[in-house]
Amino acid sequence: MSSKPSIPKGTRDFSPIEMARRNYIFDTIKKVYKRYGFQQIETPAMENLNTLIGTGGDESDQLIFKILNSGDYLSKADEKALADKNSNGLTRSIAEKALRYDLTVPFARYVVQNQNDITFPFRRYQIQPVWRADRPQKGRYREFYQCDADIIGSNSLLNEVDLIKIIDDVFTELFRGKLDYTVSINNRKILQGIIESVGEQDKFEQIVVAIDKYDKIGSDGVIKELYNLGFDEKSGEKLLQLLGVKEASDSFKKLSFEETFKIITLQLEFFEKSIADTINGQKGIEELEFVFEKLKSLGIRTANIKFDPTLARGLGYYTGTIIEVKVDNFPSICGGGRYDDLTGKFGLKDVSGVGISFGADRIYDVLLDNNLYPEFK
RNA sequence: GUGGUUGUAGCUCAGCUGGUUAGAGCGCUGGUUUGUGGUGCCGGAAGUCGCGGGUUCGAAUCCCGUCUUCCACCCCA
Repeated sequence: MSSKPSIPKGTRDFSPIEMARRNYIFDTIKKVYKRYGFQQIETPAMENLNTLIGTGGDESDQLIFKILNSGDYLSKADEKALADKNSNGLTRSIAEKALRYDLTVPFARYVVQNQNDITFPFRRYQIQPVWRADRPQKGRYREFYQCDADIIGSNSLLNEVDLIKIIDDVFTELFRGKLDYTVSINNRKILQGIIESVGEQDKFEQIVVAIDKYDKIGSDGVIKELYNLGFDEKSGEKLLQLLGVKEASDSFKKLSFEETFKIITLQLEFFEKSIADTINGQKGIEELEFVFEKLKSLGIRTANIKFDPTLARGLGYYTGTIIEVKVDNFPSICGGGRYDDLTGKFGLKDVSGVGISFGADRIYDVLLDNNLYPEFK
């Protein structure tokens, strides 16, 4: 009896030619990371389930691949949970390890465990696969590589600037000016300010999720979701009006360097008038002003820079700047942001970090789709 | 995870409500035309119809299961 061999859903084999292309991507990212003074680390594929859960919200907990305990795991299973068909409770008693879901949480764990040997701020990069029990789609896999760069142990916004410069450098090299891409930037504190100014801060998470869909479902869709959350018409309108600032940059397809920053300045001035009375809003505006000002003086090579007040990003741990990179017809190929307290969960307080992550597999697809690979020998 | 969708020659696909030896284009190959391994013409090879069950006299076609693909939701690299 022989059966046809196969591999699990959402995983792939890589042939020699595919490996050549993948390594080309890894190598150029690595080269840029090193140039900016990042050092490489690696962490194990599996972590203790405890260190992984509860950092990215309930939804991402569900996407974690758990590893069954070895031996007679059933004999130690939580019988009550089993009888009650309580999967969550049962899981905790039969799986104590899991495959990593991203590289940031394991990194936070690493930092806490090695804090005595690390000199802060610490710039590390890490290129390894992660696993997610998502349902696969185009550009969405169950095993894929992330290429992370994080700076931890520094509040300086210059780190944000560096990361955006890295994005600019990497895609300038990979796309060679032949493909448009947009780096959207926002700050969670601005979102907080917006929400505070309409007096609905208790629903922060849900509102953020609704706002994040702006590009997809439009302002009508967002307002519908807000009403479902129990918004009255007035605050809904006001919130949309604030988000409307986004249109200022969307209405232009391609902007020159000067125009880009002119519009961003106007957008930020608008927010100064409307949400600067909230502490978070004020702070968020200041932070973004600094970042954009520095970017303007340092210059941009090929990136289209955009301030997008509707950019939210789901990952629960972001607290400040958030960044996302898109090209047409693909899901985001790079994302990141600042997190003020990722290490707190592991007992190390008051350590702030920022990071970005390139999605190598999506970049692979983008390059292939657009015929952007150089000749390989 | 929820709801859909896809899987037929090397590639892109057709095959209506089940019925005789499963088709087309491209590619491959043999012959021929021609100054040419290019063009035109004639011929040929090649398919467990994703996999496993079931219904039926009979299934690529209907039913169930399963895997896979892609899409929407969700989420994100």
